[in-house]
Amino acid sequence: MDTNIYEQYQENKRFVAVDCVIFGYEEEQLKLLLFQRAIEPAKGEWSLLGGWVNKDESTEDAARRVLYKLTGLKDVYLEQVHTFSDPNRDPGGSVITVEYYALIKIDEKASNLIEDYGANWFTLTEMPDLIFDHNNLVEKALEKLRLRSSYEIIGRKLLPEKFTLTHLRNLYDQIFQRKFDPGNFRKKILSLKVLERLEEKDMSESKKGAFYFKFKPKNEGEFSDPIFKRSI
Amino acid sequence: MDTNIYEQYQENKRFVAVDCVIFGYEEEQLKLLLFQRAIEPAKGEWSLLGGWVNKDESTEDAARRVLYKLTGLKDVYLEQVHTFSDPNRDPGGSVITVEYYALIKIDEKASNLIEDYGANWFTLTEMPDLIFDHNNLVEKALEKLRLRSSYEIIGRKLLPEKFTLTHLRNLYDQIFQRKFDPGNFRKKILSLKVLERLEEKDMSESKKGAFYFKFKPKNEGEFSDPIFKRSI
DNA sequence: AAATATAAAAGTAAAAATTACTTTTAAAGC
DNA sequence: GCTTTAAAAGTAATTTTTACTTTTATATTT
Repeated sequence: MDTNIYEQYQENKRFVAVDCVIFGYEEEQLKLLLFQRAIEPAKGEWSLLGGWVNKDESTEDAARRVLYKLTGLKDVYLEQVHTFSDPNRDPGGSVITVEYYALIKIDEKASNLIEDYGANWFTLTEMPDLIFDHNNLVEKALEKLRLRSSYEIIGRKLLPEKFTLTHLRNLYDQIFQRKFDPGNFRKKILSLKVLERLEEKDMSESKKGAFYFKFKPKNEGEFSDPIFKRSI
Repeated sequence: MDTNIYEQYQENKRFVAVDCVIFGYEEEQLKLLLFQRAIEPAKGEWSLLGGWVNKDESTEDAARRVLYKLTGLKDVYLEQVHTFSDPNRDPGGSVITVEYYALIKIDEKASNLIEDYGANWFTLTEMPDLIFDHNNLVEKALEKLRLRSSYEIIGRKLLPEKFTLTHLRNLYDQIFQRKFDPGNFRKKILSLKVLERLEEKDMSESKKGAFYFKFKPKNEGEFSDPIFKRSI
């Protein structure tokens, strides 16, 4: 049945898992979705969403499968972060894990399923301590997210259809954990010409109101220059 | 003997390999070391240096082990690039591979062993077609090398102890496959203050001669700002 | 209805970095 | 001493960044 001509190396086969750092944006806050681990060891403690990589399945497919099962979401934006393989990283046994981060819009119908699994959204500053090396994985995912955010406007995957420049700036404030200057941020973002201004205004945050923007369709204004020169 | 509490998931275990893109710099050329594959399938064809990740071994240790075996080099600079896991990427069977790139100084004693293994150094433009997805792996490694080279002066790992600014610029020309302006390159590099000028000159390339430089010891002038704003 | 308050949006000017060049320099070799 | 070479230094225009100030549109208060 199995046409694998490497079967002679059988005894070297390894456990391979995926772990997902799931970022979402809600109430002006960048959050990540954490789960209470379902199996021993460390059952019940907070961890990233993880799962085994099945036979004849790519790691990305595995990540999508677990994500779908736990959140019901398809077509999630995924980026591979790093592979961790220290034989002692998991006290339960030697497991190689391939890390991804996912960006999802929290307003989507994700929430129902999520709660069934004892999962919860946490801000970066309020998240609990995680099992194994998962704190490191979060740190690494954040680095990668920051890198990507400095080369393209990441909001497309995290913000709702229409948003104000203040929303977008606030997202960047969260990602980089610093305050961007409102005027300069606006100037920089608009100069990239990837946003389109709508006629509608958001009147909830100021008396003047702030215009809503939306992303132009992809490619129609793509760019690859760094957004913030010194941001990394 | 085995304390692995995941043994019940046994049937999911996977073949895991490492592949190394080995960069070296010789005769003003950025080169990479390719091997003629020793096992079926595709035996004898050109490929990256690869090997199985053994039981209870990290992927980085595996990469170092294979590198040492084939080149005799220890303390090689390694950076993880990406993990490839398409079940069909290797016609011999479903193998997950974790990719690293290595930077080595070709002048080191590496060469003797290398030849025994039917290996050869190739420039980027003259390299043969590689097996499986290895051409993609090379492309990915180059991207990562470029990214890193734009955040730190990469030459420390590739150039000899002492080198001229022309040598360094030439290395960057190779890495980015473009011509940097000599004057501007010099200005930029020197402004970073990571190099120390020696009194000795290299008289082989010009009548005036070019001062040799060496890297200052690490940390004493470290930086993390991009070297070239538009280089990525 | 006018005054006030607010954040959005626009504007400004200095500083820093980049870019595309030109000029000067040190030494080799005729 | 003259010529040649690439190294090294210099220059000036342009672009980008940074740290601000001013103006604007609208809801709320007086």
